[in-house]
Amino acid sequence: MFILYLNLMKKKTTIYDIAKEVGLTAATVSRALNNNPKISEKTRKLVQETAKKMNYEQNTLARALKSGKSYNVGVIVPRMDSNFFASVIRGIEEELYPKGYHVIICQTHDQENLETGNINSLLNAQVDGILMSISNAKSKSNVFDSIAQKKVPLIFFDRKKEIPGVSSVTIDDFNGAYQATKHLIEQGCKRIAHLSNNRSLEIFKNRYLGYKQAIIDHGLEFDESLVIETFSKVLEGRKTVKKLLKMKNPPDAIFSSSDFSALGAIQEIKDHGLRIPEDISVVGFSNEPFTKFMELSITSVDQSPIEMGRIAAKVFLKEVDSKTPKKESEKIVLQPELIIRDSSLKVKSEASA
Amino acid sequence: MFILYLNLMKKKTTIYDIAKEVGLTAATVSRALNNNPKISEKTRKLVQETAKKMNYEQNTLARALKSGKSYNVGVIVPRMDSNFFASVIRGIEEELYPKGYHVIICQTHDQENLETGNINSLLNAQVDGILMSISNAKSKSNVFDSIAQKKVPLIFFDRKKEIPGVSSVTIDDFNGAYQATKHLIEQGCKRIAHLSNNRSLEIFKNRYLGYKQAIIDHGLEFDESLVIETFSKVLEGRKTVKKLLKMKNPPDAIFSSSDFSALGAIQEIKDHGLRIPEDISVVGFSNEPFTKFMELSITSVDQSPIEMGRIAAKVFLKEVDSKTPKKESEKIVLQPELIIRDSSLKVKSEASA
DNA sequence: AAAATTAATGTAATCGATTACACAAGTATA
DNA sequence: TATACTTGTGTAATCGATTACATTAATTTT
Repeated sequence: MFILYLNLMKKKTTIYDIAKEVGLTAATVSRALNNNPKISEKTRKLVQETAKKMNYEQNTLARALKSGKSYNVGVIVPRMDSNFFASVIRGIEEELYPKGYHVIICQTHDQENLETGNINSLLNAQVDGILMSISNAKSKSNVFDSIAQKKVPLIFFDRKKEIPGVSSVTIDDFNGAYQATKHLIEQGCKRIAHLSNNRSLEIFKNRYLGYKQAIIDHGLEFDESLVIETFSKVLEGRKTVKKLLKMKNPPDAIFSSSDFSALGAIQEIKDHGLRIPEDISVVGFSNEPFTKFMELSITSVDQSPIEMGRIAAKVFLKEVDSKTPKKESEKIVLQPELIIRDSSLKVKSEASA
Repeated sequence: MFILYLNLMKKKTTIYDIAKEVGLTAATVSRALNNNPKISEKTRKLVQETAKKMNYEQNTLARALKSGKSYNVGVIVPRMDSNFFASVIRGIEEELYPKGYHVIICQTHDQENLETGNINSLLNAQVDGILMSISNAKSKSNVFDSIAQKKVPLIFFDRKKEIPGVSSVTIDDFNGAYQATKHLIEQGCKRIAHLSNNRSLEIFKNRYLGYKQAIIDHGLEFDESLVIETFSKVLEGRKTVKKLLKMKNPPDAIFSSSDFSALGAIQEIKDHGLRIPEDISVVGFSNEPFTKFMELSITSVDQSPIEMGRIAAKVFLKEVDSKTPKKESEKIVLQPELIIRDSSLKVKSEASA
């Protein structure tokens, strides 16, 4: 009986409990806790100290219901076990946690139905904003309409889609690819293949275009048959390179739009008894940690993911706090950095001379 | 003016709007939507169809406030850019999404203050449960007391701490380590070193104990100087192995409690011009994808992380739905599987004969 | 046909915090 | 001293959904 009583007593303290304790009303307590300037210093102190004594904690659900804000933000990524996305998320967290937001992470595994489902359930969970990297640019856009309708800020990072009024934070994929390809050309490569990917996504289209432009700008012949669309998976990279090596006139370099397929490429090349980088040079994209730790380290393009996440979060904060519904969308483009490693370095850099 | 009006009209439809539309009360609408048996078939249909027509969506915050459930579950991991934790989370999601729960993921980066902070903010966000892998077993347990006080189900996975009444899902680390060590012995290794880790965590203590027992059971000399505590990082593995190789009587095998330090070990061994597995065999732990994809693939212990996540989620569901406050805690232990690869396979298996 | 059930819906309180508006007491101004 | 501000609190509605407890109408039982 006594235990039961104690049990019931464990209910969370509310502002009403505090009000009763200090002999004021809940309204005053609420104002005191929120540092409303209309409250006298004496009352504020009394209330805040009593609140602490009584282990008061604000019921965020009630606040959310009243204010219409949940302080939850949805983040949607294709997958989170790649260092790139994990790092973007870390950047977002670093920026948002100090402001009292929580982050709900969803993975689409590149499936459109999961993407749509995630968006809907995030909206339903009353998130205050959605930061996402889309999986498929061809997906029906009515989900995006419903985000807009609810006036939930939407920010794209890395993989975006052109939607009027929606901000984005991306890297200059064209330039990253251009640099990578130029580097291969400078190493003496003449027939550079490109492992592309779903080009309905801007990132892959731009990597393709940057690659192509570098080839053309340096007077090499652009051969469309050296461009193959594949997936960002080790085994897919292997399969694709197997095909390339069967050509009568095989490539002497591979620029992959993904580190994972670059790794597969390297495995396949070695299996064919060819040397890297002497016979075939390889460059990947994303600077995943393994590229550095391989026995044969892989040249790759760094995308500064943590910074990308932080900036995306900052854009969200700006949009969510702005009272003006007529927001201008921001398009922020970061510059990538080519990290040169074993898999492509044939010529000693002039710097070492 | 008209646009402003349309804008205001965009407010979400509530059960009151539906009630007005069909000429009933909100209570009836609520019941009809929840398939309460007291509602007539005709009304139920009418209400549900009207709801659909009006694009009604339940306000989860209101439901949460009333019911005391947020349908959010917190998941705390040291980091999520390891395949192991990412996969556990995927398993949790697979089990929880269909039940209408959302998952809030927090990372501790192995810092105690972040761990405590995450727990507090999850509790404050009214999560219905916390699934976690602890970072530091020595951390003050008052945070755990506050979880218990709030009657929020807590389930440990992988890295647990002994707390009365708290369930856990782990793997048999002792056995995993025993199998790995036994395998090395069967390959002819005599001086097996162990890259250990913070042994205040049960997982690392048990891997150490399994290793030790296998050594003893097979009549080898147990040499404490071959056990070195390090961190689950590539560079830490390198550093540690550098020390081991300087010994007057260096090891002929390394059993690492982590794939990452195993990778560092391999790099360091190769840098010393030694052959793997001929001179030194290496076995890791966790079966991270890279262990399979390395040029020299790495033998490792698989922990079936997706299953671990699914089971942890199921335990949570059972606890959260149980009305009985006197819950028995469950301790579920999964069996690991040794995956033998290049880094330790000197002797051709008899099966191939 | 009166009494007792059953079925379907309505009334109103509730979850906890916020806030527009009202009001009283104190201070400043004319 | 009467009038006009301040300052600090209280009152009560609100956010949207749920649910114990009426209440009414329809059906069954005796």
